[in-house]
Amino acid sequence: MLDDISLKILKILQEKARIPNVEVARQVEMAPSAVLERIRKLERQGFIDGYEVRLNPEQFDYRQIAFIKVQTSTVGDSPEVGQRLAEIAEVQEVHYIAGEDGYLVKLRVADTRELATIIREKIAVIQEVSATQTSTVLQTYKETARIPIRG
Amino acid sequence: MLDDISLKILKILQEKARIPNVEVARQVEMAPSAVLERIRKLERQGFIDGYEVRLNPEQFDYRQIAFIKVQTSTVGDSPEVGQRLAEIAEVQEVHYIAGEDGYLVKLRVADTRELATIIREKIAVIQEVSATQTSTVLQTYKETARIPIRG
DNA sequence: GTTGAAAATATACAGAC
DNA sequence: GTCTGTATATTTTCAAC
Repeated sequence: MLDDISLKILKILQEKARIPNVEVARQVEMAPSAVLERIRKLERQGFIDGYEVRLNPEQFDYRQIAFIKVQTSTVGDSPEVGQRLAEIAEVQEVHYIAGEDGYLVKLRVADTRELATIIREKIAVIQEVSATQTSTVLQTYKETARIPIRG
Repeated sequence: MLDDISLKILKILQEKARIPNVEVARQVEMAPSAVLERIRKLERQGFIDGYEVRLNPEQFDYRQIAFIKVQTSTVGDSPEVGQRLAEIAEVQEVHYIAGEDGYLVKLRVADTRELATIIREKIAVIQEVSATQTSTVLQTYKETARIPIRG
């Protein structure tokens, strides 16, 4: 699928996304233009989805992570509920979970007070939502979107 | 804390992290050198944690997300368990959850077969782990590390 | 894939506010 | 301390091979 050079390029970019293209080229010992072409191709082919700046949540007054299990009265996965949950700005993740007729929602807030407000005003108001169960995070040991590149 | 210009710069970078500095400068109508200085300062002050490339998990044969509740026999949060869970390559998140004497682990795997292997060979083998409860994801509606910038 | 030159961008610095 | 403007260095782009 991907050859060793492309895999190496991706590993380098996963270490440090803002590294200049010429530096990547040095590390894989190829001409910068060839490396650039490979990266563009990886973007076109959908191996690379994009580039993100990672802000420090605590600096922006998001000190609390919470996971909320959202139960619905309807059986199965009705797209509307997932989408409505996804629209909430503070929500970072929405997953529909097997065997529980419900969604798992991850969100960030300043504190439990703001958490309560969001549950009350943005989640509980969704028609199909029948119950929520909130777990607050006391400590985070790892939080990354990185995946191990096979090969 | 941060003035409107820095907030605007951060919003621009959150939209598109790989945008050239001169383009950011155009959008905020300032000299590139001033914008660069602000970004460097935001990095130094820890508002910006770093830059990441976002790979498409499915393209790398990670088609299954799972959340695993990991219960421990010891009461409270013993740093060793959290760290050992964090060391597992496929694990993207490890949180210690209030009121459950356990961790919530998010990971990505190819399929349920690989999931079973990791639980058996990498999670269950940790001494303090007394039980695990796995939820598999059927559909994901949102998955981002973005935070709403206040102000 | 490479090279090489032109264009664009990033960086460093001086001076104004 | 932060901005602008300029110079200098580096990188990106692109044509030719």
